[in-house]
Amino acid sequence: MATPEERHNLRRTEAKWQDVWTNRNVFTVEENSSKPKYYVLEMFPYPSGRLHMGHVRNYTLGDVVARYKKAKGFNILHPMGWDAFGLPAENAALERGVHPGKWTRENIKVMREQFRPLGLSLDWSREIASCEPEYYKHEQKMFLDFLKAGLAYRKESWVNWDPVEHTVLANEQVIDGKGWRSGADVEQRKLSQWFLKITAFAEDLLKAIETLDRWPDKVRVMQHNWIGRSEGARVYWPLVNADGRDRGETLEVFTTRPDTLFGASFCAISAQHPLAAKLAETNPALTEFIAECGRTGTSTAAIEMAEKKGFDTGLRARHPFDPARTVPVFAANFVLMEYGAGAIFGCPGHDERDMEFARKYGLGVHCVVAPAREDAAAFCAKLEAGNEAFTDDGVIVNSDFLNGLDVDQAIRAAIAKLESLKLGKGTVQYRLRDWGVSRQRYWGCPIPVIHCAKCGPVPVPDRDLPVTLPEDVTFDKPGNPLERHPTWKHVKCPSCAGDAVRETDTFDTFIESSWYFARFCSPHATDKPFDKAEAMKWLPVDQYIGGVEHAVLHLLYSRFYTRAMSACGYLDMQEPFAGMFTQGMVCHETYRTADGLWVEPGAVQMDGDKATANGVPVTIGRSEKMSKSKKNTVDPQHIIETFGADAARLFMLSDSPPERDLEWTDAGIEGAWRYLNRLWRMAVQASAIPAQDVPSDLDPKVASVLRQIHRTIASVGDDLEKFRFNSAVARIRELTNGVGDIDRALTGGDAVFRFGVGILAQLINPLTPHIAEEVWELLGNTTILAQGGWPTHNPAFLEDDVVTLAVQVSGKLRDTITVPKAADQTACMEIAMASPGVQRQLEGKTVRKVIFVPGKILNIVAS
RNA sequence: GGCCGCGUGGUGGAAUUGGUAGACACAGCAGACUUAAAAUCUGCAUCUGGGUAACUGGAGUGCCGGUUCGAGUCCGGCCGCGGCCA
Repeated sequence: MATPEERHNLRRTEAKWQDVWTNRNVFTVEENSSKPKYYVLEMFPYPSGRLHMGHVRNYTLGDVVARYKKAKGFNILHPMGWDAFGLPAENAALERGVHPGKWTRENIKVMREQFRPLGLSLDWSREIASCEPEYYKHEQKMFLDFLKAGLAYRKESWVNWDPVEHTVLANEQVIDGKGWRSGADVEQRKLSQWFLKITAFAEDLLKAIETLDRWPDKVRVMQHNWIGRSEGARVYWPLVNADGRDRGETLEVFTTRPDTLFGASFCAISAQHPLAAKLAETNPALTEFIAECGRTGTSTAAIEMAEKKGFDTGLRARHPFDPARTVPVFAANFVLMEYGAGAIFGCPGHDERDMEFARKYGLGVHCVVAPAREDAAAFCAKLEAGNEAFTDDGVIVNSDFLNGLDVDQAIRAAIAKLESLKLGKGTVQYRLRDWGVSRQRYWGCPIPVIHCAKCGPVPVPDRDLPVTLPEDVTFDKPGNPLERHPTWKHVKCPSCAGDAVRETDTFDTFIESSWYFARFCSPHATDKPFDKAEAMKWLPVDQYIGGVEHAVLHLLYSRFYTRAMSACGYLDMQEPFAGMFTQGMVCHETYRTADGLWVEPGAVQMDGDKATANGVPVTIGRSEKMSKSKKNTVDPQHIIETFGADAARLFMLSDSPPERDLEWTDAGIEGAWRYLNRLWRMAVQASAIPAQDVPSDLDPKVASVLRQIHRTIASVGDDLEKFRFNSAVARIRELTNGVGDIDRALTGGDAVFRFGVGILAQLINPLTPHIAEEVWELLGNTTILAQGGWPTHNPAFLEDDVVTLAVQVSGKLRDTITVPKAADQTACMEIAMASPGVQRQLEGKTVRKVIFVPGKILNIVAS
């Protein structure tokens, strides 16, 4: 088999154009340009060491946008950088003894080289790496500003602690109560941590989602759910001791259903509630129960999965509307300390979880809401005897002053009464919690604070910034090397000059990615994170592109950070990303041996439908996201060396819509490569035709191709605007077929063929830029496509003067007829009635009705 | 359980507001060129009935029903898959 290299030297062509682009600086921002700006950004990569297909897809999608907008006359900002802090670097240090900084910087170097053959239109003069002090020093300064502005604070909170790795884990990293890597039972620990006050913007972050009309609905819904606004009430329940004496304190609970207060049969507090801790001091059984709860994760999912368990504290709570009535107070594993007040009241009749709990612990079920159309007494008898809670809307019953109201009215009435009794108040509650940013890790941005026994936490003075990471650290033991470094943390207090210690926690790496898009606007600023005027000029990012896995965290943090930076004067805006696009994953079939070992695609041999690897039979599994663990990865570098970047790009763009998962196939990339060769052969033919204007006198067949050219210019532009890249490719291939089929002996054939090939080069330029330049040059052009220029279509050519009309008889297609565009119903009927297919169907029938949609359809209804 | 999205040939997918379902490809089959292969070019391709054939009928976009002259598209009810929240 001929290798691709022997046929058409794509590699040499691609390298040639990459050099041209670089030498002419075509991708650097035009300063003082009168063109409108357009900021294209893809989520910056973590320097893991190798580019994978997911990267190639992500950056190709962004590149199409950038090149298309450039062609349309915009001044483009399309930068690249490295999200360079993070745990994998520390793991490498642990496993291989290499310093995280060295490992990271070497990876950046390798990956930067891997980027080059992709031919992306990136402005490398703006490259940043978030692990360098030139970057993170600004982050430290901003944090101190947030601190001053009250947007950052320190507090004790419960966290997931991995006792083997000696670090805090995020809820997502706790699986079935165990650390995701160590497998150790995760403990709930109370630690002092730094928080960013994202909840201060909860309402605004929620409301502004509506303005993000160029974001996927899916992402907007996810953010909406994550913020989780609910209206309800705080209710204060006076507490009574087991002996019946008032304790002189109240228990605050949060509820979204104050209308069901008369149905209360218990209160439940979180195992982490201060009251639980206090009672446990004299109650060993309760202490044990709290410890048991601490062994489950704090994530909502973990709690929902776990069995509902409670412990009767012996205390009772006095009903706010009926002081004669008291209910037991339980400590329970399903109540979240972080949500609401860390305590709830239970209404088993109208909440499924409360019902489950009540049945388990023998608590009463009181029906207080009944469906409007049913007999309340009968309904309630059934409800109170059964195990099913009634959670729909209805009419309030058995509830004193609330009786007869609907749920919404009753909620308002109950809140009014609570407020008049001073036993509660209406409130809005969010699911969103403040962002805990402390991590017990080395490879992150140091938190610029010094802890002094006398003065407390003291910000590092500006003159001492940045606080840089020490290089001489050891990874021979688990835990945070900063903490056990002999000298680094020991400093004098900036306030009293006494002995003090540095904060040894570093920032969550999501902080670096929360403002990098602004840094790209003036990446070399030394005395400030970025120039405000430049940032205001370029931001918001016009088109942001990345994986849907960041739909909540990164995108929400960035929206918050933009607001926080604005609050501190760095910016004057709210939303960082005007347009957002979430791309699908790159997938590939998986292969395993009978022993369950994964086999890489390269080792698999196909014989008919039987697959083997080194003689061992393997089963073909379903297509899954490319991952190292399943060995179903395809190395982009190898693909690009074999077929070239253009073929790889074209395949990725044509095979699936960009938001959907892409199935990588070898056959697909070969098909793309064959197409590029065909286009190139057509260009060689076209280049032999002398340059000329398209004459007005054309053979009708040639004229029809000319119309197709104009239609395609219009539709490809439209498709590219709307991220329908697969459709754009289909239109371009159709046009290639059309132009390729021109009979050049016909009048005007040569001229339209040559013209068509030139248009194809321009249209395909954003998708496969190297071959586009090559074709353009072959045609004798001295300009380069990367510098701009998009063909314009002539609307006069968009439509033919004849149209194909579908002829239906009683709604079924029987024939198609070609008629002049302006033909009226009578004329069309005349032609249609002459059609044998139509006549056959109308035989013995009477025409009852005729539906005529000009240019589209003629429907003859007959019976 | 709630909300949202999706379900189209052997495969990826088209069909923008209800108006010729399957564009454009991939894989496949047949043929041309070639000593041969590769490459390239041409043709065939949803299923199914009748016909040597040109052709001609029927069914068909997860399932059942509805609205309409006309439904992949709209409405109601199911089934399945995915996501988010519980």
